[in-house]
Amino acid sequence: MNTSPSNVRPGRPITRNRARVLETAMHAYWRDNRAAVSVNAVCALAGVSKPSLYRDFGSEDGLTAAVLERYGETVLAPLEELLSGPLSYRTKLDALINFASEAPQMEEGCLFVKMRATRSRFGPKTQALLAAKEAYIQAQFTKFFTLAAARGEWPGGIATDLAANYLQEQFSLAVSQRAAGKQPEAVRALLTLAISALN
Amino acid sequence: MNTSPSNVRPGRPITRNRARVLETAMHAYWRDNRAAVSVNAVCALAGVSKPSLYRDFGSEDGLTAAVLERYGETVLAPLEELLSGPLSYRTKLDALINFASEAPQMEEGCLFVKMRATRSRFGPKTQALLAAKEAYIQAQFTKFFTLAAARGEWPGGIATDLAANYLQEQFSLAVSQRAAGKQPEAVRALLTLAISALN
DNA sequence: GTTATTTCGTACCACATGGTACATTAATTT
DNA sequence: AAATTAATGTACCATGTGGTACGAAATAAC
Repeated sequence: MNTSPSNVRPGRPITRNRARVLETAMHAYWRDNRAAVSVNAVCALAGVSKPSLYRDFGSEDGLTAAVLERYGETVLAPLEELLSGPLSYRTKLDALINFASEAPQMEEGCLFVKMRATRSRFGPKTQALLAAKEAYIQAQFTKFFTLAAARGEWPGGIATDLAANYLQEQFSLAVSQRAAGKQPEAVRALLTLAISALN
Repeated sequence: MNTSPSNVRPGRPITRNRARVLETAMHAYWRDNRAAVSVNAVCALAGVSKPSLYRDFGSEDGLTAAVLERYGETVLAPLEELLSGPLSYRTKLDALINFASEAPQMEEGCLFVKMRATRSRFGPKTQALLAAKEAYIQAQFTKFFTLAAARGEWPGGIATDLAANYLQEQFSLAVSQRAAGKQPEAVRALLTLAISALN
C-alpha cells in the first residue's frame, strides 16, 4: 500500500513547500469550493511557483487528491474514532448532531461533503479517492448501527445499511446548510428532526 | 410587474432565437450543471451566434436568470399546484415522494436544486431570483402544512415553518441523489424514512 | 427598385486557465 | 574552493472564457 499515491516523485521527502501548499490549498478549497480556486491562486496564496507545485503534485488532480487525503486524516479521522468508540449510541448521535450544527470547524462546511457534491468536475484520482472514502465512511456508519443494535441500544427495525446511508446523508445535509450560512440552531432543529426518524 | 425582467430589450418580441436559446440552455444547464456549460457551448448547441445571445439576454447572468425563470414556469409550477390542490395531506406527500424518486424528469436532478447548491458562483440577477424562488417555495410548503393541520390531517406537534423547511430540504436531497445516479428505490427508501419523521 | 431599418454573424478583445521548457539559484559532495 | 546535484522560479504556451466592434444580410417602407 503506497501511503503517498499522489506524490509524483516517489520516495521524495516531504519538503516544506509541499506541506505549505497542502495546508494552503486545503483551507482555500474548504472555504470556497475547490472548483472556485485555481492552481494559480493556490500558488499565490502559498507563495510557491507553479512549476514547484506541479513537481510536488503532478497535476491539479494530484493536488486535489492529496488535499482530500489530508483532510481525511485531519478532520474526518476523529469523527470515525468517535463512531467506533466506546460511548453509547445516543451519546454518539448527540455528539454527531453537536459537531454538525455547532462545531466552528464546520462553519464553512465540510470539504469532503462539498467535493462529493461536485465530484463530476474532478480528475480521475480525486474521483477514485472520493468513492473510496465514501464507501469507507458508509462502512463505518454501518458498523456503528450494527454495534448499537447488538448492544440493544438501538430499536432497529431498519436495515443497518439504510440507517447508515440515511445518517450519512443527513449529516452531509446539515453541514451543507451550515456552509450556506444557516443558523446553528436551525441546522440543529432540522438534523434532530431527521434523526428522530431512526428511533 | 415586469414579466420579462431579464430581457435586455424591453418590449422586444420573443424571437425564435430567444426561445431556442432558452430551451437549449435550460436542458444543458439541467443535465450538466450550469457552471459546467459555457456561453460558447450554449451558442454552439443552439446554433446561434454569440452577439445574438448577448442581444437577447445581456449577459451570462441574464441568460441564467431567464433559464431559471423558465424552469420555474415549466417544471416547478405543476408541483406548486399539487401542493395547494384539493388532495389529502397523505396523498400529496406520496405524490411528492413519487415525483422525486421515480419521475423520469428528475432522472438528471432538478435544475433549481442544482443551482441552489452552487449559488455563490452566479451573478446578481440569478442569485436574487434564486433567493426569491426559495422563499416562495418555502411559503408554499408552509401553506401546505398549515392547511393539513387545519384539516386535521397532520398530527402536527412541529412548527409549520420547520416542517416546511425540512420537507423542502429532504425533497432537494432526494433529487440530488437521483442526479448522482442513485437507484430510484434507494432514493425512495431514504426519502420515505426522512418523511416518517413528520408523523 | 431603392432607401432605411432591423436582425444577425465574423472576427476579434483582454484575461484566466492548466501546464511546461529552460535558466538560475541553492545545497551537497569531494 | 570547485564541481556536481538537487531545488526552484521566470517566462512562456495553447486553449477556453465572457464579452464586443463592426460589417453583412435580410426585411420593411416608400
